[in-house]
Amino acid sequence: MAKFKLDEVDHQILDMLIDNTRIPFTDIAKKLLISAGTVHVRVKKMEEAGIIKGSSLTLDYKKLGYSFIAYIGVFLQNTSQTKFVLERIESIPYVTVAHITTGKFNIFCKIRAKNTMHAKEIIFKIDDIEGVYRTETMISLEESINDKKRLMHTIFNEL
Amino acid sequence: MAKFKLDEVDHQILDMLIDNTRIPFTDIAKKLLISAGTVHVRVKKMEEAGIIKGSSLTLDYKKLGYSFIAYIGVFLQNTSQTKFVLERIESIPYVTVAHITTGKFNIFCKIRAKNTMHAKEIIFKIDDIEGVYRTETMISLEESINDKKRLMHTIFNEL
DNA sequence: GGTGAAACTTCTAATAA
DNA sequence: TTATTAGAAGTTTCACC
Repeated sequence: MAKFKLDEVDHQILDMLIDNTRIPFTDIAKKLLISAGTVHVRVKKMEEAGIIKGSSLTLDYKKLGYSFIAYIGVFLQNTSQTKFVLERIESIPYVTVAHITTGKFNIFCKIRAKNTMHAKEIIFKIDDIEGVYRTETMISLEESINDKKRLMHTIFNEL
Repeated sequence: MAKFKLDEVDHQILDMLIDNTRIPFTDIAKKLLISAGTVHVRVKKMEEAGIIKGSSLTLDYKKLGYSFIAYIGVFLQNTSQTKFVLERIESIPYVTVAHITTGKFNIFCKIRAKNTMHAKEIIFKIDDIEGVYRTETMISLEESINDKKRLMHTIFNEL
């Protein structure tokens, strides 16, 4: 995948949008001493180039009753079943990410559940998929999410 | 953490905002046959209640030259060092999430890197942290992220 | 590329129901 | 709680640098 050229102004715009997507373009323009029209054009270009894939709300899942996070490593009977099993795992709504991995596991996924009981159900569902040999669960006792901004700054300082 | 009461209108609003945070409130209002003022009030309430924690851009990290994802399981010499090591791991900008976990590993994290070489550097950095006994790496060959919308719908259907 | 202004759209808070 | 309203604010386009 090719890199896309972003200049300092683009960086600054992304920097302001990344943790508040609804910040007015006029505010961005004021801070960067450019016109709102320019901000608009820049954002549009980054969207068209696919750098900005979209925007999303950050919800508090704990407040919605979902405070349980676990990672499940999946061992397959046979690697030829990878695609098949992956599709079935993806179809479970409580699975937030799934990966095909090298190393110990064939497939690796993250789940978000209400509680231990609920997690058990989800894990059993994965265990029951045809081709799954066994699974290994790691329960998250504490999650710390790194600011996207920091990675972004690091990336920009390298480009 | 307590659950927060959301009614059907709140659900619909979140549903429209979750994959496009910049959709005009007037559009939401039209679709839900309510006024834009009501949308405004509802969103504000959900923000105040902390259900909506914020909004963020979804960037294409591949296009920014970061196409390597791996999970690192960390074994500690002693669990009393957990906090100390976790803090050091979090301070690495390429670490996107870190967890304290039950099961095989003491700490578990996800990294985003440019390539294999770069990942090696990051892993060595983790290995070098005082208190880390050894690490185990799982390289992601393919990542599939589940739509937030689907989990949200599932949650709402239960409430 | 960028700007500034015009035309249009949306936001937001106060008021009323 | 919700709707209406109206002025303030933001977005988007475009002729011109």
